[in-house]
Amino acid sequence: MASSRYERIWGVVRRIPRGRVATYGQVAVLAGIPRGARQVGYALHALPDVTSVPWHRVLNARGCISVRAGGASVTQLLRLEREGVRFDSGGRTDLARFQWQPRRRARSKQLRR
DNA sequence: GCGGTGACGGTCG
DNA sequence: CCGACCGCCACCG
Repeated sequence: MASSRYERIWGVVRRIPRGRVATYGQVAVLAGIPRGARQVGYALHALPDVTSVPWHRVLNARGCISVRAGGASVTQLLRLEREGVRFDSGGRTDLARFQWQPRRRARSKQLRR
């Protein structure tokens, strides 16, 4: 019970830098759960209202906000725009430009790349 | 323990 | 480019 999937997922989301976004699938892979995009959505849904996890930086593979609950999506959009992430008229963002590209985890004392 | 469900994703028409 | 379908996998009743 060291760390549930939720803990790992939240841990990954917490690493997303300000002004950048990540996709559900990307977060899933980084959390060690390939094909677990849906579970990422579940994990974020389970977050409390007040949290230090920047859940708003997670978008779907198309680069748009996929939230069903009306209100929350607006909050997410506002927060991202405030961080400098721009959306087009279709509510999509340019992933090539804003997607977070994490560096491979350095294995302490081992050169990365 | 089973079946339905869903902040998703890739494929097909 | 867009909508429909199916596949995945953990949570909930």
